[in-house]
Amino acid sequence: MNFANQLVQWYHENKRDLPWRHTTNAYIIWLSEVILQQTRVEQGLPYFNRFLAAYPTVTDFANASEDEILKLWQGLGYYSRGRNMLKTARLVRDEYKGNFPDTYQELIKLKGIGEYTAAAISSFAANEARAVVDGNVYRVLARYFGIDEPINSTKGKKLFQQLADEVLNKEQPGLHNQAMMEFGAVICKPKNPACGICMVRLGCEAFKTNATTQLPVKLKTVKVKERFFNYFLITDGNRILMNKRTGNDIWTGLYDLPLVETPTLPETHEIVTLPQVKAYFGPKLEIEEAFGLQKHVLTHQRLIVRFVKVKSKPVLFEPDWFYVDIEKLHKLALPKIIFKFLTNFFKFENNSLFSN
DNA sequence: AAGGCGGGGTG
DNA sequence: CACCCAGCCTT
Repeated sequence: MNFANQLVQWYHENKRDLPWRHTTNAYIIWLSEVILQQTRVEQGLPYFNRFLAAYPTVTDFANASEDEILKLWQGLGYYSRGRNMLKTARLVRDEYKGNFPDTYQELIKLKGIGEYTAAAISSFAANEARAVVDGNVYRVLARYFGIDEPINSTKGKKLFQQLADEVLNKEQPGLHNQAMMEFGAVICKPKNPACGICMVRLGCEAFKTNATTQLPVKLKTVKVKERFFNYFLITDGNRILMNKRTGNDIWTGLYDLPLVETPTLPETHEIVTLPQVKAYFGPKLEIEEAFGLQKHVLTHQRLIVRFVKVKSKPVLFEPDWFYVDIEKLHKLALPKIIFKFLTNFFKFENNSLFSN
C-alpha cells in the first residue's frame, strides 16, 4: 500500500468528528474553509457554528450587512475574509441563483477563494480530483519525501503542488485531501511530531535521516513593526465617540476610538502638545484619566496602545467619527484590544459586547 | 516577487 | 521569544 492510501486508512480510524465533514453542501464547506484559513480548527469551530446558525443558506449570508458579518467575525482576525465572503455571497445570490458553485474553474474566480480553497471545496463537495496544498500538506510532503526546497518560494510552491497532484488518489480525492491535512494536524505536527505512533515513518525520509526538525524549509521571517497608538475616550456615560476604520490599514471595516498615531510614545503630559491633538481638541485639552499602557501583538505589528479619557469635546471631527449610544455599542465589530478596554471601562458583562 | 493582513496556541 | 495555523489579495 502506498503512502497516500496508508494515510486514508489512518484517517478512517482516527479522524476527528467535525461538523463540516458531514455535508457535501458547497456553501457550508465554503463557510468552514474560509473560516479555517490561517486558523486552527479549535479557534474556528465556534465561529462556524454561529455563522451557519445565523445564515443557513448563501442567500441568507448575502442579505446580511457588512456590519453584521464583521460583528459575527469579531475576534477571528483577518477581517478581509469576512468582507470578501459577503461579496462572493452576493454574487452567488445574484449571478448563480443562490446555487453555490462546486467546480474548481468557477470557484477560483470568486473573491477570497484561492487555489487551496477552490481545491478543497471542489474535492469535498463534488469529488473533483484537485489536490489541496495547505500548511499541513507542505509539511507532510516535505518530510516524507525529504524535500528542502523552500515552501514559500515560487519554485517550491510549484514543486509541492505537482507532488501533491502526483500522490492524489483520483478515485476519492476528497477523502485523500482530508486525510493529508488531518494527518499533518494531528501526527505530523510542526513541533514534536508523533513519529513514535506514525504508521508511515519507515518510508519517511525525514524520519530516516532524523531531519523532521529541519523540514519544511521556509524563507525569511516577517519583520515586526512597532506602532504607537493614542486612543481618546470621549463619553458622557450615555454616548461614546467612535471611529469607523477605512483604507488599507489593519482592522478595515471595524470600529475603534478617535486615534492619534505617533512615531514614538509621548508621555501623558506631552499628549496635549501634539499638533494633531491640538487640531482635534483645540489648544487646551483636559485629560481626565490616563490608563496603563497596553501591548497588542499582531503577526506583523507590535502595537503600544495608550487610552486616555478626556473631558474636552473635539472641535474638529474626522468624517469617520460618530457618536453612538452605549446601549448600541454591542452592534459594532471591535478589534480585540478595543473590545477589552471598553468592556473593562463600562464594566460590561464579559460577553455582552460580543453578540449583536 | 514581496508585503500586508489578527488572534491564539505551543515549546 | 519564535514559529505556526485547512491562505488570499494587492502592488
